[in-house]
Amino acid sequence: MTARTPDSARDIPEATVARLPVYLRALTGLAEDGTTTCSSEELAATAGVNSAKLRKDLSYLGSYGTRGVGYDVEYLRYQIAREIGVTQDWPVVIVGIGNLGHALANYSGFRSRGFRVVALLDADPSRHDEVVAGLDVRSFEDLESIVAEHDVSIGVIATPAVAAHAVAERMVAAGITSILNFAPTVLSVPDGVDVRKVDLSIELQILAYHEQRKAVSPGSEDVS
Amino acid sequence: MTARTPDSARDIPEATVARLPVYLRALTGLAEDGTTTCSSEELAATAGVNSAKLRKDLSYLGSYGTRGVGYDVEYLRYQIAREIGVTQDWPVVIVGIGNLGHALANYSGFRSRGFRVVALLDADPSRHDEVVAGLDVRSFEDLESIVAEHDVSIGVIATPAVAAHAVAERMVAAGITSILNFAPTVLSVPDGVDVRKVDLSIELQILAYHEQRKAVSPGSEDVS
DNA sequence: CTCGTTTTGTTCTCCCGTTCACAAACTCCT
DNA sequence: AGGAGTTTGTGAACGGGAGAACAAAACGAG
Repeated sequence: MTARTPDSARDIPEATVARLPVYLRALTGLAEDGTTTCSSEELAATAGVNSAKLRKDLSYLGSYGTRGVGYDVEYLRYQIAREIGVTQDWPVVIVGIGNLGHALANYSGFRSRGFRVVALLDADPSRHDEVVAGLDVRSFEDLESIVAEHDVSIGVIATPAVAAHAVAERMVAAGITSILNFAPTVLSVPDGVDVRKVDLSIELQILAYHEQRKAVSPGSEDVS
Repeated sequence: MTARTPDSARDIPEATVARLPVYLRALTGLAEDGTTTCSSEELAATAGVNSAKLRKDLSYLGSYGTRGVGYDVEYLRYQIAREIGVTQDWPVVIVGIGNLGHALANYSGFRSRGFRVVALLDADPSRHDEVVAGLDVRSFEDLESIVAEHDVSIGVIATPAVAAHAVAERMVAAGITSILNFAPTVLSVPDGVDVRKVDLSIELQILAYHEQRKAVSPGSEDVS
């Protein structure tokens, strides 16, 4: 079943992919502190995971450590960055410049990690004279030309829920193949398009569930 | 091993807990459309999951459906809301009123789902004269008194990374037992305190990884 | 050169979650 | 009343990830 792509077919488990950015950040922190070498134990502690899990995760990328010594911080950092793809620059479009869109446009963590916001779009004409984070807010009608011009493949949806699906469809039609969706809606997209969803109120509801259980049966919390 | 809490010990799997809010939202949507009854197939399609998984998830709560008929939308909605705990009101404190804090304070999805923002705190005195979403931005020094006054158990951290850990420790000391962390930092907290992390740039990096793989070997995307 | 120490990379086992498949149960029609 | 058609709830197989444990490899001391 896995014999479609014979070489370079390192199919890294999804759970590992989700942790690689965490390791990347931990390594950046170590590098800034002047650390040049670290053991899996140290790095795992910094990243907040088990050291065995960390070593297994890294082993999917290759053998970048030295037994008896550890990992070279800068070297490993580059290898992970290359594997994720953040050594190159990813142009990003943000649609929906409300409160959340503002925050995302101004978020410095994107730029510093290889993501460049190339355009801010909003369907509301009254927002089009605004300048946010040094960029003009432009009409949603400009989506296609912007995507074509900057070769954008990643789009961020920060619109109200009702608008999200129409925005997603038009993004896909324009050639975008990865969507980060902040609207509380289920998006159905064609195969080949990836969607990740961030839902703020769902996170709070999960916390509320556990909080409620703490109140009912205190002490049965730290079992797992 | 499971015989610690004899009754009411419905230990709902974590994966199921994370989906219950999704079902809740789907049911609310159906109810607004005037639907009074739905099958697991319909609800699953609305929520974007497999129908067998939906039925198994719901079975952890009890038998709230009718064979041959389906589920009563309003009844099931109430049961899930009660299980999660969103039938009651949860007071919430937000610390760090920058761009993201603004967006969170104004987010209407919290209020409509049983969460009430009772205070906005920031360490920067120059922000203390601001009014955001109808609330005064107050000093972080007021944390303890606010938590005590409103019986707050949920805190949201929207500060820069460097401040996050100190904020978390003080929250825990003040009596908060659930934290939603937007800062890109690993928080270590005592047992009994739940932390959920939302990291915007990590989500984008995961998308970038898949995007990069699409470019290298197109077609090996829709395997899984 | 050899031996002991350290740390990685990997194997093995266990557990959680997903999915299939089917029996139980309910409704509707004749 | 009885049978056909639906839909839930659940038992069982399956796959993937987490963690423990260990062998392989590198370094340093004597």
